[in-house]
Amino acid sequence: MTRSRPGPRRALSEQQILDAAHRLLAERGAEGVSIRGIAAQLGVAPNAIYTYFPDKAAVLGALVDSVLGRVGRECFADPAEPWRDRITALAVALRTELLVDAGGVALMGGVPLNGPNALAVGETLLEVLAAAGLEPEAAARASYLLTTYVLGAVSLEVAELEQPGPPPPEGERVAARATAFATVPAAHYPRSAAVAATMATYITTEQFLWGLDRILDGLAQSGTGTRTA
Amino acid sequence: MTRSRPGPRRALSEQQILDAAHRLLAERGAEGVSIRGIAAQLGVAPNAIYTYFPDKAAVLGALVDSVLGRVGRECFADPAEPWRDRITALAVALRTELLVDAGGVALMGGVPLNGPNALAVGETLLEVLAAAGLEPEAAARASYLLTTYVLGAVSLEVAELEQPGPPPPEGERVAARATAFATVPAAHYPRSAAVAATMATYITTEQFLWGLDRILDGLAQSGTGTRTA
DNA sequence: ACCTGAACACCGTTCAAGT
DNA sequence: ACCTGAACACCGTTCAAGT
Repeated sequence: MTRSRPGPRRALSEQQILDAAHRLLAERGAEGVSIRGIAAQLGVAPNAIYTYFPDKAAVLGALVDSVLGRVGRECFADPAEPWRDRITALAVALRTELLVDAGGVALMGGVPLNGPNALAVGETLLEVLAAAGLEPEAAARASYLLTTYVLGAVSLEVAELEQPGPPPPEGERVAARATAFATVPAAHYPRSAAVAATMATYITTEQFLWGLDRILDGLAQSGTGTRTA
Repeated sequence: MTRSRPGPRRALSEQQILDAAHRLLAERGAEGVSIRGIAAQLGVAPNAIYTYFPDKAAVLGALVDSVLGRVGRECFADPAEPWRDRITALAVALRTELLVDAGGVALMGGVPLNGPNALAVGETLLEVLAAAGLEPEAAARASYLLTTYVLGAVSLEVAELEQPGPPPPEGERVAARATAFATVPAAHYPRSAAVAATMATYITTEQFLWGLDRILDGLAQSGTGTRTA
């Protein structure tokens, strides 16, 4: 990284800054994303970043939105597929992408989801729900409910991880959780302790899909959401 | 705050430290909770805190658990009430308590929910779900699903707030959200823009209860969860 | 307009003391 | 055992310059 000479022409771009931020997120976790760290990666003085973003919150907001942008949108575009399958595919894709950099969700807690990619995901959700036959108000509510579920599920999963970077394979995470719950005092929390064996499936894709199916059942039951399949 | 003389006897307690942390959380938000700030409030050198907690993460973990401990447990203890009402009351109480200090949820993202109060809440959930007639595995999954929902819902609500401290009245939050969505470009996101009017109810208690009802519908439909009422 | 060095007011944490 | 002052390696952000 050769430090560029000072000059009036742009040495950086917003995308370079976001790429550097993403690299820090992947390598050091959410707390490792710093203005000074980004500047160091780009071979630039820390305050140079403020030419492109007003403050750190703006950088984090753009970073969160760029993570959401990694979700491909082709696989949900086929209206011939049953609506439950389309929503499930979208939810799984979102969860997968948010789990890749484990710290990404932690950033979402402090930043409103206003960016173009967040809006695009919401728009896709509304399209599928409308195609499923939901009235506009029910579709809006259902979209918010599904967003809530994905965000909460990933947040809970990430809270269990200790290391930044890509999470370990599902098998290891299940084993770690099982041993953690083995220490729950059965005298005080009998049901939680008894659940320790079953609990192994909690942080898996299977549990995510189980919960999603309950929600979709509830949506299909409540409204006119059973037009397809 | 008179600075106490150095000495071998305990000048502090874990509870005092948590109280000071809670005060900082309420006044300055999640980012305002610092070891140095806590020490300053207690009239003590910053490193004195490390006699009581190994590091900042431990303080935050205990703080999160103490917030969960504020949820009273009497109102869910009556098995004569229908199980849906009991779960709804518990979920509403959790949401209310987590919304009081808006920054509290942001902390939950980085801390595993292992504390005694977190376990007590989980235990209560499992009891009610068992009373509702769910098999142990279904009860465990449903408990995790409900926890996910509450956490995700509060996280999304808090992300919209800008100020730390107690959130403004629901009416103001609805209005703020409505004006924010009025700027969504309808050309690119037609459905999101069209939803702007309906959207007013999103961050309200009503939307929270709507989503919870869908989930409870799904749970009742899937298993044997319709024993009562 | 864009970048620089320097500075300000903060952090978490460690370490060698003092009692 | 518990607290202290001092220090280390960091932060985000601002400001007066330089080109």
